[in-house]
Amino acid sequence: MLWHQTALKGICTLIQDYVEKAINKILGTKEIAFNIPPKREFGDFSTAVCLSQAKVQKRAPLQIAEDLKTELEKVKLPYVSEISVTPPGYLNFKIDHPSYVKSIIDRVNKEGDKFGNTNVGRGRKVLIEHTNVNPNKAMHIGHLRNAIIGDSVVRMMRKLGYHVEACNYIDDTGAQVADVVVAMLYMDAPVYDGKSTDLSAMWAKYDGSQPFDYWCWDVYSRIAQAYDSDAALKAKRAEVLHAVEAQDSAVAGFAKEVATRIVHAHLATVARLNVYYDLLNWESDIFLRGFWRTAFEKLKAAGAIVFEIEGPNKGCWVVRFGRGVFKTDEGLKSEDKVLVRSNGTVTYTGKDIAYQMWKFGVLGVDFLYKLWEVQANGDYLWTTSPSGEDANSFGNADRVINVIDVRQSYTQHIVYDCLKKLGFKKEAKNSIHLDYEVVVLSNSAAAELGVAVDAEESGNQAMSGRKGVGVKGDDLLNTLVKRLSEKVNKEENANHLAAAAIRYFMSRFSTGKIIVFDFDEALRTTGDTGVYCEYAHARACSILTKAVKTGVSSLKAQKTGVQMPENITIPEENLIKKIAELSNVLKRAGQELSPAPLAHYAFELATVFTDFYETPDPDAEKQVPFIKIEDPILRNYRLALVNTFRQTIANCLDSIGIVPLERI
RNA sequence: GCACCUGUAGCUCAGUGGAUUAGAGCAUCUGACUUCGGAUCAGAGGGUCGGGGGUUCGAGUCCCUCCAGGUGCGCCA
Repeated sequence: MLWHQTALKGICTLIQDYVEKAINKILGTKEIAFNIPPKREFGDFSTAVCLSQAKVQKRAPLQIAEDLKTELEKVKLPYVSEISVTPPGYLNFKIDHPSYVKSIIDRVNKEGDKFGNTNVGRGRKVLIEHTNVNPNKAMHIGHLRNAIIGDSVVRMMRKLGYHVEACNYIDDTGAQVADVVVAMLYMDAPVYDGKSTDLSAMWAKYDGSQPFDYWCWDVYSRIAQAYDSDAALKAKRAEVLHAVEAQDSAVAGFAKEVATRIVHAHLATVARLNVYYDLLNWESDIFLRGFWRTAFEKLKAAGAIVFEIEGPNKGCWVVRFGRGVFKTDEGLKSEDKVLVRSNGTVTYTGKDIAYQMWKFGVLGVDFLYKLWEVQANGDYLWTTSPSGEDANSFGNADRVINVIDVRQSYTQHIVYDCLKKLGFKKEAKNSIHLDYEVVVLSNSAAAELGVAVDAEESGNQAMSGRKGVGVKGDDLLNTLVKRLSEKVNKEENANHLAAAAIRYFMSRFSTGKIIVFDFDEALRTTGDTGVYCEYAHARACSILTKAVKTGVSSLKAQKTGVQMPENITIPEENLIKKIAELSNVLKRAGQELSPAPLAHYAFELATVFTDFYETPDPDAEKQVPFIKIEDPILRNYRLALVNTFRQTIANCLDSIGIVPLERI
């Protein structure tokens, strides 16, 4: 998962870069870790490099530290005002605060919405595929987690300088879509005659009283249950699946139309969360363009797959994997992976190998493309299409990140391993499965949805499309919008705020943690939430606006020619140090491929700002509001800090897809 | 059986080998608005970092082992 080799550094990046270089020169060490001393008197940051050097040099760490201090004092280190040594051998640095603070303010103002960005990814293309929801029902909150993680990674990688292509894979020829088609054609009267090309009577079953994806949600769970008691209906399933794969009948056209309508619904749902894509990749186009045939020939030529003439996989093309064939109590079992079934059809994994090759541009076959729509953010969304045209701009990635839940780890591993077997070692290495844990329902959430909960069982319930158990994404958004709309100045802001709350909620958790969804926790608007972060941003905007309106400041004064006061207070210092962290947090989030560090940072930044706002002068008996400060230098400096904070948290929120609101 | 993930306060979670005293939020309790936005802030109580070994100057963090929970290991997708 970790694939930047950038060194992690501590708080005061700018300065530490210089200090690190200076120490490297003196000691000849490679990487130096900085940290924050427990006591403010020790300094602003420190390093324990002398402790680890003690062994190498076979000298007392305290002595090394003293010598290093003497050497460093000969070098002019920018912003460093004092170096000290504390037992057992820490080297502490104090910063010249006024000049440091000014440099950060100037830098944020100069870089604006680019502040925090780096170009570590320059010249490299990353294809990130996420969402990938079966187009046969409404999205639930588990799907939302995928889209939110995926879109956040897209955003942060762009800020790290990568050329990013965001793809959403549409499995329109799979069993799930087929199930809904079977239901619409055969479950309720009128029943399809199996031949007619006019299917309008089937479409008429959907009465439009609720959104189409909601309607399909119920239809899908009904057919899943109906299969158990109706063998005739279940027989239709194989028939429809076959027709859909063949792509040449009225039924196939019907399925494509169902999938298309659902895709529109899904895109509308995620757009509410500020999630957008560059390309929709349709599974039907993978079949139509013959991706598998091409990959199959390459696999055979490379000797990566074998045709079994005996054993449990007799008649199949398989890739040798794991322990191969082995004996168990139940007889012969195989860990080899079947790519072509004995009936000649290709498995999902087989098709996925071909698709993964396309992503790297090593398949030798391409899709046809056309414009799908212009998205709400103004960006073009393209789609693969049988009626499209050639394009050279898609795929051909240096790295591929597939956002898929952790349960698919085994299959993903096989796909990447097959790439290696084909000789695509570099591509295999650059294939990343961004695996995340699932979202389950707490017992109380399940009970609220009317699911029968066994109190004796474990404290949560898995969501299930087949059973119709789950919280729909749009329902969660709607509930939140309703709760928030009483206190916002316009309806649009309630939507943004709800999206912020949900994106923050989903981003707080490490990707490896199961989210046990609980309504109270997800709908909370106080404390550690996206609403708190939005509130801090809106408050900062409000202060700046008011300062301009009351004539005590101008937009220009808040940004340029800021003069420093003689002393920097502790809340001011804490704020500026936190602001300076953004680019490191972005790098770390990029390394971990997770929005979690950025979400936590946004909250910390908002907290530090609130502290600065509440108590800018800790020693004073009474706090004076910034806009009422008499001293023009101090007033303008404080307002400049507010503006610097506003820009920084806006950039941070943007990196996890939260729209910063100027007013709530 | 094999592989992977998780285990930190009553609950939900942070924690990048680094410092006396392991941090937030929620919940509970006590306080604070005539001011720039109270969706806020100040304070209190609450911990065998699952157990045990090891490496290290230093371990919640790395290694081993055990325990508990979860997920994979289809000619499903």
